[in-house]
Amino acid sequence: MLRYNLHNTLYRTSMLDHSSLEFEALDSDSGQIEILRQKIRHSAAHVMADAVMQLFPDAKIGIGPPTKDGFYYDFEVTHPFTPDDLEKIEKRMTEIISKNHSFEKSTISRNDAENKFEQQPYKIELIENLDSDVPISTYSHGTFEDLCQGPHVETTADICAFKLLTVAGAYWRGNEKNPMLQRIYGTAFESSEALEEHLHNLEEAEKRDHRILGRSLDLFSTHDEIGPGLTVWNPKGAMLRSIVEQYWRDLHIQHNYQPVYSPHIGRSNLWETSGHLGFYNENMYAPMEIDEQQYYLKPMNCPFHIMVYKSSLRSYRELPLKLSELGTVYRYERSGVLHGLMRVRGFTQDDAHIFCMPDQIEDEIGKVLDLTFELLDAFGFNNYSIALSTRPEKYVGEAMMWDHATDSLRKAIESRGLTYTIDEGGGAFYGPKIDLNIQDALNRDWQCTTVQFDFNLPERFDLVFQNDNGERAQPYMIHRAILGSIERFIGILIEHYSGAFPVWLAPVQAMIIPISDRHLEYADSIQSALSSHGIRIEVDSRRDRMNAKIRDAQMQKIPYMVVVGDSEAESQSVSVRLRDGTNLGAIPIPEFQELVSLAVTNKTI
RNA sequence: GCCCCUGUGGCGCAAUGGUAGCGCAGCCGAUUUGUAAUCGGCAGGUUUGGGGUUCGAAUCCCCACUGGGGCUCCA
Repeated sequence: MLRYNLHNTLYRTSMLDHSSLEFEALDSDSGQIEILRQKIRHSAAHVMADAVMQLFPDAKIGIGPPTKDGFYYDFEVTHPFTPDDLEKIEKRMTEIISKNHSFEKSTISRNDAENKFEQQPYKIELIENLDSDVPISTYSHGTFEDLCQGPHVETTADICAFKLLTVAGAYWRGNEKNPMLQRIYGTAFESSEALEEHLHNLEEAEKRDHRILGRSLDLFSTHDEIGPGLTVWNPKGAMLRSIVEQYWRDLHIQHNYQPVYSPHIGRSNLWETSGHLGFYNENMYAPMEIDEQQYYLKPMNCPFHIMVYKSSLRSYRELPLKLSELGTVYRYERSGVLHGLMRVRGFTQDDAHIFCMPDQIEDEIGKVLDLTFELLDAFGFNNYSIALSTRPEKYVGEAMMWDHATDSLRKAIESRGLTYTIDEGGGAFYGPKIDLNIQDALNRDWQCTTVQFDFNLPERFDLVFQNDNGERAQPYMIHRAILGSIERFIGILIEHYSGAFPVWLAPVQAMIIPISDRHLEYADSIQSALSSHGIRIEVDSRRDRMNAKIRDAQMQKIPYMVVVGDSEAESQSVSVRLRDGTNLGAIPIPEFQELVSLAVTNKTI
């Protein structure tokens, strides 16, 4: 693995004075510091390219921009970089930085640029693609000059703290038809403290990785025998999942959705009618033949829900008809993109389809948003960003319907006082949509919720309802998923809570720890008493010391550790320790039961 | 799919061409303990699979598969 061990590598930081660096950013707002970091990182990328060219003079250089958390630069080299190479490059960069070269900008003609970069085919390609009215500029430091529009820091010494992180393949301009270059990722900051903090955060994120916690908390597992991208849920994870799903079902019924169920395969003609065989073929698995008929594993639930709709002639009185299902779908994902629970080949959508009349859409979209916030809030997500995607160039349906639908989406958002961005032309070909991103505890964005109009399927399946004039009309159809994929959502939950789930979600809410064997009977009696109240409580009856049992329960991130010994048995109480280490001392059993029940009801952490 | 890396008992790791080891977990026994690991023993691996090089392969080579980091934040 071409990856540095963050624990064992020294952070390389420049020891030079920073006199030339304007530190106004430090006492200004965070926007200022971001601008400074962009400059530092972009400059670090140049220095890295310089170092690589010194060490590997045959390298062809691609692009080297700053990114959200660092920078990268792409190179074409005959031999891919090794971790040793990264160290050498880092060392050379430190040398370059210590020379305190200043970054000099020059504006040059297209001709000069082409001459200057004649050894660099990727730069030539970039120059050729520049608009003729754009002035061409380069930045140089020392002997290295790069095609660049800047901006940069003043001198290399301003790159106060940097570190190279990983090397990876990356297609030139991201297109897999182009050659694959070697990309080196690094990061840089305005101070070594900030760099160390960033590296520390990376380590923390690694500890929260749902794939690691999934194993150590015994939540789910994957197996060669089953296949990549296919997960099995172990009992603890299945418990967590079923709690999530049960809450989802209850809430949907409260919100007037009707649960439905549908099979996992359907005949080819269903998918021909829906159009999936045409436009979604790449993500569908090969058909299986049953009695000389072709059947496909479902990549989506909508055709089945449409069949439920069509199972009788619908009256306008039935609308809006809201059909919901935790529907498991199978989609082909390229092997390289699979990732834990986040990207899999078989997953369960928290799907629903709303069939309604045109004058109901605004209200219905609003209700979807309200339900979304209620649901996500329960799981501890209350930072959102919303994007509205409008009509693309290629679309089906009538422009008027698009406008009406887009307008209803906008009004639903605005009437709730929410801010949003507009992705002009970013809608699917079949309808406009709202996407919602949640932010987790590490401020990472996850797109879960999507609400999409569909002007395609009602037409293809000839959906109708009888209106109040006895005429047949076509309903509007809305697809929506709030959690997105249950698998992925639980992956996000694991990372958000770092495995320490709130009491209502914890697979095991309390572990009874008898101090010695003679307390087992009392422990069992508490267990059955509290289980009968719906508390998920177990007894650690192993012949281990109390300390070992506490440690295990801590590691399993169980919310309550219930220690029982002579004095507790005597007073019909329990000694409660929380997983944050707090010792609540002895409390009567009914009081403990109340404590847990309250935490469950209030969904407190 | 593509590039690079990786694969050793359930899990985490060691052994770099010469007899596969350690820790955790598991099982057995002793201990009966007051808020983050009690002690001792036992068992567990044809080193992901297949092929090759070699007197000899976990180790080198080839193929396949798993897992990991990435693959338009654009000069």
